[in-house]
This record gives sequence, structure tokens and C-alpha cells, in this order.
Amino acid sequence: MKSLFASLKIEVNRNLYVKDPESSALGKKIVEHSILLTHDIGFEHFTFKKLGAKIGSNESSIYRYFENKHKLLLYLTSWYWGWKEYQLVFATANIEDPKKKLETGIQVLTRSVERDSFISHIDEVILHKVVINEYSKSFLSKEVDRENKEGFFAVYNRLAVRLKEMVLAVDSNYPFPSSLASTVLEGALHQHFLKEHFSSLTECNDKILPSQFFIHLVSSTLNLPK
Amino acid sequence: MKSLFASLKIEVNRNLYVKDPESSALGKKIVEHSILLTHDIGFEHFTFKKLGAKIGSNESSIYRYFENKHKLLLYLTSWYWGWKEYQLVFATANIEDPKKKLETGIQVLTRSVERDSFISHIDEVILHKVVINEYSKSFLSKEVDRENKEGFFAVYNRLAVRLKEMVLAVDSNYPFPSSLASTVLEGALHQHFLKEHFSSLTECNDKILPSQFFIHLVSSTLNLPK
DNA sequence: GCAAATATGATAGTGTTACTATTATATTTG
DNA sequence: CAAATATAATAGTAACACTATCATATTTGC
Repeated sequence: MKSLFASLKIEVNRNLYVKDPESSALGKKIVEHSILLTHDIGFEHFTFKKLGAKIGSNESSIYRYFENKHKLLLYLTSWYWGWKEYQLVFATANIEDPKKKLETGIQVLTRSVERDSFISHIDEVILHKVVINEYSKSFLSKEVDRENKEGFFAVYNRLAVRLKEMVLAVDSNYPFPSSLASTVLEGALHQHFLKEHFSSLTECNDKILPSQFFIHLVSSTLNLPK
Repeated sequence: MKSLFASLKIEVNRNLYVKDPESSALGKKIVEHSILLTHDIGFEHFTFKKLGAKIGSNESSIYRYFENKHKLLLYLTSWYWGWKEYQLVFATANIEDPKKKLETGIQVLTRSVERDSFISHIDEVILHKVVINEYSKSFLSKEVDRENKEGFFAVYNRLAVRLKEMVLAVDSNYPFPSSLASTVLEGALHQHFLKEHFSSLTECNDKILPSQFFIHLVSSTLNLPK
């Protein structure tokens, strides 16, 4: 796995950063440790000053890569969804049967990141946890429409459309393909959150995975072709 | 409707406030206008100082009712879910048929608040919009486990259990009743958000309601009894 | 009706956050 | 090796999230 992805660069909207963090050692360190620090203390308590201290750098240097921590969060989550999109396309590429393809897609998009897949400097296991806890905050804001117009959520939108297409390939008459796709994407993050913090509100745990719930849910709601 | 609810007091965890805002005119004004101001500028931009200016009062006076704006948000959302719970119990009280009961329950919990139902000082239409945009922020924090232990999410938890019970009443063998209930509750807020800001990710709009999607989803995933 | 208690308002102050600007010092590159 | 570029250090500002204190209303109990 590692070697396959090793040379892959996930594309992120250029307006999310001032200077491409992939272009320097400091940039990579910023990205790497912003994930770890956010995971440690939460996005609310995360500041550029603390991050600077963590990586032995200065606040002002971080501002040369990212305008503010909101943009940094958008960068991290875009990267995550871009990575997921890559996994999705890769995992479903050669599957003919629409139902098998959809199931595989849901599996990829709802599973927890277990393997230490670690592309270069980014720890995807931790990033997944950060996305579970923080992704909603990136769009639940008054600036969402402007930012969406600027393409800051383009990767996520595209991913949702891909999943929707897989749904339609199984049942072209299903009346809510987009809603079902967005429910699976967002719902998966939510179920992962619940299993950590509100275990009474979900059956999901280490044995019963969110993927099982969502595959069951989607399969039963679609009319399967003969 | 109004007269029915007029004397109802929604119970909210006492540790969410320093002084009960229902106990004074100022307290009610704080609650009333915190909803309106949060709706106007978003929770991130909301401050006690701005709220004070809005209601012709002082920042320091607001602190005598709420420790901080996070607790105020928890208060508002607890109130909202308490109000929803009341509606749920009321609307499903005399329904015998489990399927009908479940459908009605989902309807109540996923519909948008349209009527100007206005209990005393609280505008529920606006509060619903606030909950759609801000509820996730109340639990996506590092303090969630401690706060959950303190019972700050008790109303929501109870509501999810009620919905789960309705699911089990229809199909006692369904393997994911809690996950389904939490998916409906959280998913409904999400679909309402999407229809305002990411219309391409949902079929829901003014004609096709989130309720229709979720009733269809739940009905098809459960094995209905003969 | 008045004193005491309580609620509210006004002001000031503290430490932190979220930056911006400037200057100095490394490091890289042509 | 000089010039360009990147990073670090420092300082400064306005807003935020409070806390504390004191003054002034308003309510209440006798």
C-alpha cells in the first residue's frame, strides 16, 4: 500500500493556503503537527502559537503558509476527502456488478482508518479522528456559501456525487440518491463519533462496524435489479 | 397549539445556567435574543458583549445567568430537544399501530418548524435554524465526555432512546435500532442544512421534505410484521 | 413607607487570541 | 559570493472571554 501511494500528491484548492505546505520541510511539519495537535487539544484550543511552540518554529512563520486556522482545517479535511476519493476510485475501478461496486464504495467511505498507511508526513489514522471531530465545524459557519462558491468543498461535493452515481447504478428509480449519499458520508463520521462518546446511541463498536450498518441500510432501501 | 403549550415549562439541566433565565424578564430577554443574534451572525461571532448591546443590557449581567456562551448554547439546544420530545410524546401518544407510530415520530422529529408556534419569548422557527447550524458544535469538543456525564445531553439521549424503542416496536429483530435512530435525528438536521447550502447534495427542498426521505429510508430497512 | 436584600449596570482590569508589521538572521540559488 | 528567499524574533493592536468591584436601581418583607 505504502509504495503505491508514496508518490501520490493529493490536490487541494490553491486558495486554501498562502504558500503550498508541500513545497518545504517547514510546510510539511506544519501540516503533520497541526493534525496531531488538533487531535490532542481540539480545534477550539488549537492556535498557531501553540503549534509554533510544538514544532520549534514561530507563529509568524505559520501565517506565511495559512491565513488562519479555519483555512488550515479546510486544507486538512480537503486533503482527507481527496485521499478518500482516491481510495474509492481505486477500490471500485474494476468492479462490474453495480451492487458489489456500491457495497465496496460504502465500505471504503465508512470504515475506520486502521492501517498505519502514513503517506509521507501525514498520519491518516489520526487525521481520520480529526475529521470525525472537526469536519462539521468547517462548513457550519456563516461563510459557508461564499467558501463553497470558492470551491473549498469541491472534493467533498465530488465524492458525494460519485457515491450518488453508484446508488443510481443499482436503482435508477430510487428517489433520494443524493440524500442517501450525503447521509452515508456524514452519518459514518457521526457513528464513529458516537461509538467513542455516546455508545448508548449506536450499535457500532469494535465488533459491529459502521460499514455494516450503512451497507445494510443502503441495500435494503434500494430495489435491487434481477 | 399556543394555548396548549402556553403554560409548559421545558426542563433543562440546572447546571447549564447560573441563574434560571426563566425566573426574570432579563433572563427571558437573554434567551430570546441569544437565539436571534446567533441566527444573525453565527455562534462563532456571537459574544455576550454584542448580546448585551442588543438588549440594552450589560455583559456582566449576562454572566450572572450563563457561565459562557458554550453553556448558553447547551441551554438553547437542550430546550429545543425538550420541546421536540414533548411534541413527540404528544403526537404519538394514542397511536396503536407501531408502524404508524414510528412514521409519526419520524415526521415530528425531522420536519421543519413552520408554524409560528412561539411559546412565550422563544421563536421556535428561528431556534430550529440555530439548532441546524450550531448543535454539532455543542458536542464536538474535548469536553464532551465530562459534559455528557454531567447530563448536559440527557434530553437528546432520551429522545434517541424513544425513537429507538419505536423502531424496535416495528421490528424487534432489526440489528441497528440505536444507530438508525441517531442517524435519523442527526441526519435530519444535516439534510435541512444541505437544502440551504449544498442543494446538489440532497433531493430535499420546499416540495420534497426530509421527512419523506427518512420515512422511506426507515420503512424500507425494517421488516414489517404481518 | 422604609430598610434591607437583591438585581442590574458601569467601569476597570487581566490574560489570551488572532492577527499585522517590521526587522534580523539564516538558508538557498544563480 | 552576492542576491534572493525563507524563517525567526519581537512588538503591537483590537477583540474576546472573562473576573472583580462598586454604584445604582428595584423588589420585598416588616
